[in-house]
Amino acid sequence: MNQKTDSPALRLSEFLPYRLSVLSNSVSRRIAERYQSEFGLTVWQWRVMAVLGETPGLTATSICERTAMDKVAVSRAVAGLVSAGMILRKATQDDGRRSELFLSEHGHGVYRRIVPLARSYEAELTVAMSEQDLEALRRLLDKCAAVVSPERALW
Amino acid sequence: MNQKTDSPALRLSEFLPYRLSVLSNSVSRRIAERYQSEFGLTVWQWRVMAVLGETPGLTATSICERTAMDKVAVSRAVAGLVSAGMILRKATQDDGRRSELFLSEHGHGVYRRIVPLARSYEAELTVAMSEQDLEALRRLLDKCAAVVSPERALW
DNA sequence: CCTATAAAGTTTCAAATGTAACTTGTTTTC
DNA sequence: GAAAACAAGTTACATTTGAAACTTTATAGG
Repeated sequence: MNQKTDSPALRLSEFLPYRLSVLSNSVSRRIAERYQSEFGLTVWQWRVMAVLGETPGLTATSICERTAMDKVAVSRAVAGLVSAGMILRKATQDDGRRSELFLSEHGHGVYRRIVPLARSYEAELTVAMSEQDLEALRRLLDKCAAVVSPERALW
Repeated sequence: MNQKTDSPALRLSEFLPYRLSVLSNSVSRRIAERYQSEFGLTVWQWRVMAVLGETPGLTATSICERTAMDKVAVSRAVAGLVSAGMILRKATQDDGRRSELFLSEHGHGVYRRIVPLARSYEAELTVAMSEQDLEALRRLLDKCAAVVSPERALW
């Protein structure tokens, strides 16, 4: 009873966490190179700009929540963007610790140039998929995400 | 003609590369903690062990190819595993630069304990999916991977 | 053969990242 | 209405990572 029989060897190349990691890293690296060379932005800086483009006036903390970045990463990205003149800080009325963040004129211009680039990269990535496939992929990733970070289930 | 009309704001939370990155990072982090605390292994060390469990006798370079790790990362992981007594180097006959790598007795014991853990983690991650869903997810990830790293298309 | 070139693997050094501690300001509680 | 606890954001430090240089061995060209 209860004799240990070896499980068959694990096929790493079939293992989902491994596949996700390899794919995500290649994708991120490619995008990072592009943003860096064309706009001088890191991926984290771009994420901050992306959420500010969607929702102007967020504070650093709300950027953390929206982007799944930690507060140190946000702080650094924001500092870089401010000194590059891409975003502006506006002290909040009621709370001296926070400030609301906005894309500057220049930042907004860059944002408008990146958005189509990002979309076209996504399109390229999914070029072999039908519209249904893409929907299915989003749904399946959601299911995984719900397990790993249930607090973000609202997405 | 050719008037620039702004594209609608990008919804970061729908953007595939972003979703992949966030998901993959949470998954990797969770797994890393587990491997570290229970076995004292980094994710890269585990990857090396995983491929050696599948295919004993690989050289460092062939491990690079199989795991999508770069040679510095492999070198470091192997060094750590050797000094932890998990793997053994065996100089090749014909080429003094390479050595063939094998799980040691001890390493193999650890491997046998990790494999079921890894499988159960994958099962947990996909708990909300049917068998068809899981197949579909693998297929869709393959399609993305084919764009990003066509050289691995054989997977 | 002997030189030039290339490949396997390691080491070194700079940059990126994460953790913890810190600073400043706000809320709570007694 | 002070003291304690807490929250926002930054700084400092240790660790991780990646790129390039290096060492050793093998192969190719003449």
